[in-house]
Amino acid sequence: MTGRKLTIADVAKRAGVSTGLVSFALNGKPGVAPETRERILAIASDMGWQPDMRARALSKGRALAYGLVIHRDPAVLSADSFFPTFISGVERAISQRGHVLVLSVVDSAEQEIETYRTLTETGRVDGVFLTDVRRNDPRLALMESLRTQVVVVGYPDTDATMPVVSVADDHAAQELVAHLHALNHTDLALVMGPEHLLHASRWRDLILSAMQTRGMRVPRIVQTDFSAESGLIATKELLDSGDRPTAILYANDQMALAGLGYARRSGIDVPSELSISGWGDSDLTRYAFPSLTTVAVDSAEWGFRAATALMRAVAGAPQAPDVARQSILTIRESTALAPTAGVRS
Amino acid sequence: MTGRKLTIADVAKRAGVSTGLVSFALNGKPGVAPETRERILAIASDMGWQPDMRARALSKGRALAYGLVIHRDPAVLSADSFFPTFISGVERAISQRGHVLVLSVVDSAEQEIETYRTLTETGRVDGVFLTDVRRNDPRLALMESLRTQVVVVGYPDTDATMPVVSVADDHAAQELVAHLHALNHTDLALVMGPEHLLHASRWRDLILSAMQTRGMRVPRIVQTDFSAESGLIATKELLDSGDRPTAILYANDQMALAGLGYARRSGIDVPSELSISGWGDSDLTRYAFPSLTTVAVDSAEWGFRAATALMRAVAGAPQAPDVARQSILTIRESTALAPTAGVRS
DNA sequence: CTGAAAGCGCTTACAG
DNA sequence: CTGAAAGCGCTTACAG
Repeated sequence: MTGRKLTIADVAKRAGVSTGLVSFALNGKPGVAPETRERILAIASDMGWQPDMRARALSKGRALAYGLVIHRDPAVLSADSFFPTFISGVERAISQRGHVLVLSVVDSAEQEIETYRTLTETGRVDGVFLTDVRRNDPRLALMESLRTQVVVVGYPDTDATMPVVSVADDHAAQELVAHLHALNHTDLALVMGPEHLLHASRWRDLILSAMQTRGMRVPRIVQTDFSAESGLIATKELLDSGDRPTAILYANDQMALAGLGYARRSGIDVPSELSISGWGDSDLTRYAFPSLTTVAVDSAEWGFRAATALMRAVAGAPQAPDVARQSILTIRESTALAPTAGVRS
Repeated sequence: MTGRKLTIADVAKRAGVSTGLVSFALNGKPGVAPETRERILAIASDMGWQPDMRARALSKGRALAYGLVIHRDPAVLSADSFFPTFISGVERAISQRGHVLVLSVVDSAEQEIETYRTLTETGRVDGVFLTDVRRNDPRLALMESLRTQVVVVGYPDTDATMPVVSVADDHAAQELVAHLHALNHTDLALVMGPEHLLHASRWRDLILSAMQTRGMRVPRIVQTDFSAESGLIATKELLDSGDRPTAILYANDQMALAGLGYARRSGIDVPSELSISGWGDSDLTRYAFPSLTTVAVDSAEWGFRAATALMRAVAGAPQAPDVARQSILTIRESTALAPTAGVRS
């Protein structure tokens, strides 16, 4: 409407003060007479002035933005429930400070590294989220050398000096195993994510140790890439074998959903002949038939905490590792009493 | 490693030229001797110089970034397959120019407006994507007054002066209806999205007109908010009524999946007693049992084209409306011959 | 073809 | 408590 964009100089002129003073008033810096500050603020808002974040970013040497790079195949991403939920939590944390999320989707590890590098070296972001941390993750060293702030989302394998925000999942793993144990399941199978992802191997280890505690037989374990397709393949392998497990624990919901589909297709009744559990935050688990027993992860809160930690780190505050709310076992229809040995075979 | 960040001045000094010339060389502007340009480029890359995008943004008066604001409940978003796929397409288009996507997730219409406004008024983005366009959408007027570039993703109801990128879905609607018609379905029900969303009512209209063409009986129509939960409720309403339809067409995959779950739970066999179809891009439709007949929308390509149009608009190029690839009917197991009237009821 | 300088809109020491 | 000025790292007319 008005023509050109309003600047701090316009506000200053109208208030009869210097631009520096306007800046001080706007940013709540000390050394501005209270009534002068009020007046400046009133004028600025009256004129509808908004800061130019490009200018602010340049003079502060800060982007006031954070980067998230997602390394996923588009098809797999379409069924992924973690990132959308995680992002909504991130958003809630950063938007209240007027900061912003820069999102990038890449489909190769090289591009991923390149994107992290570019985003930080060109000053696009002040810090990044590191998800899907791998064994000896090259990104950790990269970020260190780039001197960028990062928050590790999950469980890194090194005593990283960087802030770490994880989610408490040990309790849920115990509960899930206890649940199946109480239902007389002795022959479990685990469908885990790729071994090189730390949260994938951690998941397996949590389940294994919970089983060991109860003296349960060592389960069969199949590795996947977390996609529904690979979950299907793993399920085939397990169910088409001569002696199939009585329960399959999947490391995420989309694989569990695919597995459920295959079981039913094979004429195996869930849960009377086979129990199935998922893990994650997908809304769809509740609408499947049978509805899926799963472990509900509060990814939104995780995102909120991760973003908060990252902002603190950028501000130079020391960071103690933070842990998001305990994931909770949600028992639904897909798990039930194990079929008795006689009936099977 | 090296200490402070390299600037264009460092490159200029090393090359023995002015910073202006370095800038010209870097940006491929005319008026730099070819060999000087080569030398400057070599030195810059040799030193590992990267542009500071904050500075570039300020001096160009461009953010070199685009905004996408998603208005969704986090739980619903967890099962949404459109945005992740769409975003991957957007990314592919903008990243090759070093541009970036600013993503925002909000959960109210007021916040949505506020976010669009802030993003553009503070110079965070050069343009925005407008998805989920509504009847008399207030965002259209807002963007107009803000003088921001926008690309409308879908079908606006006004002869907007802004670029529009839609997806060709008419053919698929015809095919879907023809498919069911050929299977002797005469009693259809539509589970559509919220009426005030233009693509939701457009979807209904496409289906209706395809049915009309074939002289089919007017279907029952239930409105939802596109969530799996609302899809479930709609399904209950349809299936628990005395006289249920022989086929239900859902406006998106997540509702279809929820509907499929409910049908099976009610002991209704799909597809022998009830046919079901989805619409969208969810990978999960292929792993359900029965697998879902759906219309595959290439959201990634749609995102690519939308981003391309937006960048062109920002660059000042005139825009003809663009249309993404035809969506295609994917026939799977959930649709089959209609039960004969005698067998039913 | 090249240089010197102003400018983008903020922030932040430095004086007073 | 307030002002005048330099600076952030680029880009871009303007001269020559």
